[in-house]
Amino acid sequence: MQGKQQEFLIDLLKERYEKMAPEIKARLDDFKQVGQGSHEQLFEELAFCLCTPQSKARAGDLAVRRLKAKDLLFKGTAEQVGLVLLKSGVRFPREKGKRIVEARTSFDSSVLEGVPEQQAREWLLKNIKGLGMKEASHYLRNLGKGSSLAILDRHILKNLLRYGVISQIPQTLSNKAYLEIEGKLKEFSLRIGIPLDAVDLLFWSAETGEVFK
DNA sequence: ATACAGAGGTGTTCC
DNA sequence: TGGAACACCTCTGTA
Repeated sequence: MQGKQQEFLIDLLKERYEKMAPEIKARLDDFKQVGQGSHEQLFEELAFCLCTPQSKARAGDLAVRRLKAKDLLFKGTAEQVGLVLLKSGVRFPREKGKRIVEARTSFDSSVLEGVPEQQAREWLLKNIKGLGMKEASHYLRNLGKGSSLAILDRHILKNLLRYGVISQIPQTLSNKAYLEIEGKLKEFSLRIGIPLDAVDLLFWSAETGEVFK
């Protein structure tokens, strides 16, 4: 997977972006709308992101909708929340139930207003148990604040390998390695003329056939 | 049928 | 100090 073949792949990617740009832009606009929401709405999105590690995004989404419907998102005990996660197909439901309940007190949505994205990510890392680099970036992107952040999950890493952005997928992704690869992805994004947050959706849609979150 | 990889990983504990 | 190993803990798709 070198040279000309990679150039060819990149051309295909650009083509696909041309076609999907309206859909992708609409989705990114949706994210920005979410980011303008109330503290409760921002917390709801946070709960989704606390659900997703090692789980399907659909399961996390389902779980949060059920929590809201049962009025447990802000009132349920860790056990009650965990049970809903379990029944929704979220992995590590008990642990994540605890994290969601804990985040009710640790999460301060006002902190995220008007600060640089990197700084917002640092705050989340430090203050929200359950968010690492990947999920903190994911969360901010879902609030429309991820234009300079990479969401380095296994699918994106696989794609970065395919397009020659990285030469191998690291076994474990330390924060240092994360920042390094994020830098390479930014260069790539600049080089091919597709915004970082759009690249993520583009890769993700190629994997799953849809633009979700 | 039974096994096994994959699911948008993260925190803690050791050394 | 940074890293590797392990705990968390369940369902689904595939062969």
